[in-house]
Amino acid sequence: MSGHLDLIDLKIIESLGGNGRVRLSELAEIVGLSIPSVSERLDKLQKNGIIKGFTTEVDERRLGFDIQAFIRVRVDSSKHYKSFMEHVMKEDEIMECYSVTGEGSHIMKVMTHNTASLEQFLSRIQSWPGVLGTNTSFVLSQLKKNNCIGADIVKKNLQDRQVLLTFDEKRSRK
Amino acid sequence: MSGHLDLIDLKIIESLGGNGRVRLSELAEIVGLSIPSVSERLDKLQKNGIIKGFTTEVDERRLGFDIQAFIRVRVDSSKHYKSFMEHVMKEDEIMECYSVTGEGSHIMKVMTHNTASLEQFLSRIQSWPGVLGTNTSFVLSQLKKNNCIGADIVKKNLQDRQVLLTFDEKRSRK
DNA sequence: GCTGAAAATTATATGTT
DNA sequence: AACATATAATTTTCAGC
Repeated sequence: MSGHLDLIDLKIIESLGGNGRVRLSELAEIVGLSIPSVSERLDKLQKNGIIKGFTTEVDERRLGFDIQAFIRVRVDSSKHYKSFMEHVMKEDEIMECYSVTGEGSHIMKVMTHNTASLEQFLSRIQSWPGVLGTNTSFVLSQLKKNNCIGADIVKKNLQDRQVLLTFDEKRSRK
Repeated sequence: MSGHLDLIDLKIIESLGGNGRVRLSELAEIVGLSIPSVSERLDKLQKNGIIKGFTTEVDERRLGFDIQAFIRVRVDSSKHYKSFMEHVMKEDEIMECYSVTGEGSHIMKVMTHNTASLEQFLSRIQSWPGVLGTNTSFVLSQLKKNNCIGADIVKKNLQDRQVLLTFDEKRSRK
């Protein structure tokens, strides 16, 4: 069986993006449905993986992590992919890591305490097998951070394509 | 008046990072305090800005945004900073934007529908006053994404420095 | 700053259209 | 799919330590 997303689902997603802890009662108010209906839709959105989870935005600087940086890494990934991945997972200071095209094979967002701890981190990375080089850009300030794509742009995209987003549900026996 | 963060606060933050919708009752269980105590601590963490908010992780690809890219932009920011900022805010496809050191003055994370919409986006950016050039890296896959710094590493940092993180509270009259 | 217990609110389960 | 109702769970409030 398959379902499709409608504007109400997009509104639910958008509201939850703005405040992941909104109450069902408030969501119901926003989208104009009853609480059980909203609850059911939310369950489906989670079960189908469109909503992956809920999280909390923390001011990391207030926790003593003054330095944020984007680090491009060139990895000889054909041979050392697995060990690179393991190292990335183990390093708590690597908040995000992506495989990318362009200069360097990976880009990671790192948070660390000060320049000394960054220096230690960089020398650690450079000792990993397959790491050919790094290129660090310090984050000076954050101009924008959206948690979630807005309902409007999703809706616009859908209209442009004149399609409905569909998702798979667990198939139930006939 | 000022307060300081203790290990219980860090555990609360970490739990909320893993699941932004955990119940107070569950949090109370985790940290070993009563529900009202946890509720009070959570309020303070929010009021003091250490917790900036709650949000939802969405699988954007499922919403029709197949392409993710990091785009470095060189901006003549001394003259055109304000107008650049305004353009960045208006573009829904720019999910994040940072002022950085290194090649290019800014790095942004962009989500868009397909290569055609990316091409349109890039030509739009390049028409903004002060934009001297762009450099696009496609995201092939996400290896890691942490929502929140772990309590362990925060604690370790604190121990290394032998300090307590302090925060300001609203001053109450003597 | 923490707790227990009452009060208010919110979420879940069930049956109906 | 959505709803109303009933029931269960959770959160908030507040007095007391």
